[in-house]
Amino acid sequence: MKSTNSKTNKYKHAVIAVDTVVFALDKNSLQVLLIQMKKKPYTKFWAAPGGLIGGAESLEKAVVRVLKNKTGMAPEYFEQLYTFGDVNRDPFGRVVSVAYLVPLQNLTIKIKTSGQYQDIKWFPIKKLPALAYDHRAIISKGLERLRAKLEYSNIACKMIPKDFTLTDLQKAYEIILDKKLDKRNFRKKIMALKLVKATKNFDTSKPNRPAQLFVAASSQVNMTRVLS
Amino acid sequence: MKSTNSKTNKYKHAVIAVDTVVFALDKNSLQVLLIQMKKKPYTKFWAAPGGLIGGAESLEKAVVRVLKNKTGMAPEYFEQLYTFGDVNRDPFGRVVSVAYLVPLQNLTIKIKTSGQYQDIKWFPIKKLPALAYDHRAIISKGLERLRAKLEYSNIACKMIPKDFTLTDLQKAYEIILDKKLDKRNFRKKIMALKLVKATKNFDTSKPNRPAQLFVAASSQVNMTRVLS
DNA sequence: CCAAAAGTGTTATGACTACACCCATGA
DNA sequence: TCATGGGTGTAGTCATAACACTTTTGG
Repeated sequence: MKSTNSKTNKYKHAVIAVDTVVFALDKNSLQVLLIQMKKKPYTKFWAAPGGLIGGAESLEKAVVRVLKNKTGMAPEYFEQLYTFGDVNRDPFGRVVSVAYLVPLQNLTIKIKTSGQYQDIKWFPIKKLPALAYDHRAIISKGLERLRAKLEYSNIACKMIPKDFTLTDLQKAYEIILDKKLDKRNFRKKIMALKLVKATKNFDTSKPNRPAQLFVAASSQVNMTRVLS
Repeated sequence: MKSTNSKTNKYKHAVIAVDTVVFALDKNSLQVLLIQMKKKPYTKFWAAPGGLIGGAESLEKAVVRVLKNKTGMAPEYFEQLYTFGDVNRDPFGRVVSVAYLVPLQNLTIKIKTSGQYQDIKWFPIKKLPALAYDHRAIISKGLERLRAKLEYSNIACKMIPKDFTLTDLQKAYEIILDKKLDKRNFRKKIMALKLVKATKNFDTSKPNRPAQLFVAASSQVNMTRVLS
């Protein structure tokens, strides 16, 4: 979302917005948070949550504010993705948008429908609706980044409960990467990278052998990659 | 460099700039292009070349324009690095700056000293002068990206002559990474990644066995990395 | 004792490291 | 023929991929 007020003059000053690619995991799919627009020419089109930055507001603060407004929640982690600055990306005026990747831990956020929007909803990444602006490219960039960071960071831990079984973690990887992984190799790799650490607790909620619970090794989404 | 005109009001509208981290290779060192500022409080401080974007100008166009103005040359390749948006990063006003990484092929560019600046000069990355704004962080991010991309792209080919010997290429890697590499392993890796292709020509300019000349396998700085 | 998911080890293959000598040329 | 840099192969180590059975629990 950009240029929320239509007073923005085309080509006078470029204004700055943030857009958020908010991901969360469903049982079987990766979901993206989208809002439905009211204004022409994007009536009924969907867009990533976003908004113009305030004059005394950092980009990060703007991301927090936008997410608070739209979802009522403060994300634990987010990172900058890319900046989109094509001249005609927004028909309402010249808007440069800094996109952020926001992995969320659950889908049960309280969603606020403001006057500006028709609706706000989760969509499976594989079945996106018609998207406004260049938001398909933005979401695509978000997915690419998220997938890449699975390989060498604990970013997936931001999308599942704080303590989790290795099977939970593997499922998260499988859903995001959209492919099956080998259980033994997955565990070896996760352990070798030291992305998680074991707790003394077990998940006894299921009628089978209890699984050991793990937590992220660091609260940071750390780069385990070594540039040798 | 941001907010070149001092009429920018603090906290009224954020304005958008691009800054360029321009790298080139000297015989033995990696060099960064910097301009010396005149305005307080950064008198005599140095900064990465940059400028505000025009209202009808894309970010990429702005990069090209800035480089043309400052160096007289159009870079063959550049890529977006990161966007810096802290509220107080620029004492002249609220400026959000999109930083770009620009690898250049040689140091012999024609340099224009405009009225706004004291001087424009190459500095070895290891001996940077006092830098204005948050430009130390920007340059540091540029170096990090450049080094990372050596591992899986042909970005180094943008910093040496179009055809080059494998020894030339290895030297570029060694200077940028600031470490010695093994000749045989280097060649094996470059060949395995198919970053370059052989020509039929040899460098006969030296009084020893002629070295075969290579060119970049692609004019794109392609990601050879496979996300398996 | 059965169903269900947890947990675990080995082998083969490909990548990376370390390392030393012969080759082709011009002077 | 000498000085200079060009060019090449092998052995050891480590990461990755493929693959199946035993364990623990609740019902």
